[in-house]
Amino acid sequence: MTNAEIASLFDHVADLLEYQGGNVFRIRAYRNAARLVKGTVESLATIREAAGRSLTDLEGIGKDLAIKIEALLDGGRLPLLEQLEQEVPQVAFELMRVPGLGPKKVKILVDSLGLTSLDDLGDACRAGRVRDLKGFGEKTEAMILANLAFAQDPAHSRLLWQEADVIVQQLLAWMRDCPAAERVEAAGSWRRGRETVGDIDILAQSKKPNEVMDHLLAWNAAGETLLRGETKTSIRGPQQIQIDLRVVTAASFGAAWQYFTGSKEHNVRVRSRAREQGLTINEYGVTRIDDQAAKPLAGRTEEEVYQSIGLLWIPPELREGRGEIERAEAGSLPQLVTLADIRGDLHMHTTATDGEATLTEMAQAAIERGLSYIAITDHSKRVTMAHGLDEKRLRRQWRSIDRLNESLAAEGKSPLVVLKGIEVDMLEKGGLDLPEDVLAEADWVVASLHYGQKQARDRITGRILEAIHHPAVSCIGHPTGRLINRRPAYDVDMQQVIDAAAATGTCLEINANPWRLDLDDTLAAAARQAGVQMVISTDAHSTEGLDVMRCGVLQARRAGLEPKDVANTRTLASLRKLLRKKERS
DNA sequence: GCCGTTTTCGGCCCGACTGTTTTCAGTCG
Repeated sequence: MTNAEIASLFDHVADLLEYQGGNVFRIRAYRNAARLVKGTVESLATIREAAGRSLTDLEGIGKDLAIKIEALLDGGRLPLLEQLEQEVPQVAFELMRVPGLGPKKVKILVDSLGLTSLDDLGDACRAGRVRDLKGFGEKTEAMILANLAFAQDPAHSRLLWQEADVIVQQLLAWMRDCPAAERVEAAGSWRRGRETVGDIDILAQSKKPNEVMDHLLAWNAAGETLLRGETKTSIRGPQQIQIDLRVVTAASFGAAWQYFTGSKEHNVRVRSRAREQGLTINEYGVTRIDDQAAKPLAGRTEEEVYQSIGLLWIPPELREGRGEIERAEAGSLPQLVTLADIRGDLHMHTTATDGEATLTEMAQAAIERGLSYIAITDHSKRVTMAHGLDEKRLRRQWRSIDRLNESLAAEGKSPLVVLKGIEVDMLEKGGLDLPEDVLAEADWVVASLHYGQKQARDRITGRILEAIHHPAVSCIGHPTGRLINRRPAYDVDMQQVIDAAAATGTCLEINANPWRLDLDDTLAAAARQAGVQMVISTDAHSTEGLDVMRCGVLQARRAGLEPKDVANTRTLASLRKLLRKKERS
């Protein structure tokens, strides 16, 4: 049983316990364990069997959960889960997807009305049978009816970070125009750079909260108002995404930004730590537990808030409750890679295969973006849909690149060098799509897997390992193949891939395409730990495609990567040195 | 269910908003 499967079972246990109104801390323990296990690349079976190690070494796994994990690894069964599934009807989970309905209300609905589907719930509301239940009323009944359609519409899944970013930028521009707003910033998962964003959180500093909240309602993209209070307003925005606005004063801005940025798990840990030190933190500031009437000790800036509990300021991308607090305490937070550190882009396509721009246009676009080098990596012939390159066409493209480099150098004004590359396919039956002597002539070879994605774990893993050991392969492209919200990863043993990449000096890609972001943050963090050099690449199919580099950088930052972990922060000379080392290995 | 440089028992982050309530529970983030 894989880590992902175990995590999913623990999450399900938490769901079921939640419905039953179980102990909230027990539920949290299962959720924590699920998160932890999902974020662990090394398989739990390996950890369990390794000499001198134990599952309880993992923070959040105690004696009881260790025993449950062992039972799952041995027999694949979890008696607690089977028992809970007997006790909780399936419909309860559908009902809990309705905004405003939590476990308590759902339990009352199911127990007293005998519902079996979301449609049943709609019927009951329309028949006026819901308003008389204890704790319900006419307004709740109307709310359920209004939200029912929302729960049944699959269209509002989380937006990709880049889609959300478009909305965030428009919203910030609008809100910053409000005369009553002294400062406006975005928070939440957008600020943490998550792959997907479920709602947009905006924080404003003002002495006139009502004027700021009215300004939000006047936005031309504002939809329905979901909630309106003294300091907080929620609306629906473009694409049905929920937008939460909170207004605070300057004295609280840092504390509120910290709180509103999350993650929830990070905040729980920050506030627990404060409590151990006799302090309490809320969105208004830091106060002593024994004297909460006194003026807050901190709150104007985030730095102040972290400092008040003995921590360095933590970059938002790291605020996921994955050890960042311990690192902030020890002063060992990474100096995260930034977009400005990136010198080159080593994966892109042209009109020779499925790109929209020519070689020259891509080079020009790279110059405009301040890059020092790029690699042209069109598809190889196996990718027939993209009219992939055979040996002859590839060599012809390389001659064009030679001429382009000559003219770029002759112009004298551009520091850009174009590398002769290829994205060569790892064939279904093993081996690469071009002969070794051709690949040996390339400056940069990305090996990618596009076909046979459904193959068994050992075959896929074997194909990738073979490519990693090939002397000409510089980098593995989009190593897991997942597409966010669309397609799962191949079944591949990533620990083996990472170990082999580290041993051979082969790079692993963080593909910056917003649908891919592959490696993801946990895999990239594991690769970093193993000493693998990563490459952040756009996989651009157009000139504008080069601009997704920032998405890849965000993912790298979430993984805790520093410039030294990312090969394309190097100068070209240094990158070439790295490649020669691989060939010798 | 986890955890411990005050603790092996008794804690476990904290507050806004809403609706159904005469003082608070549920939901959400």
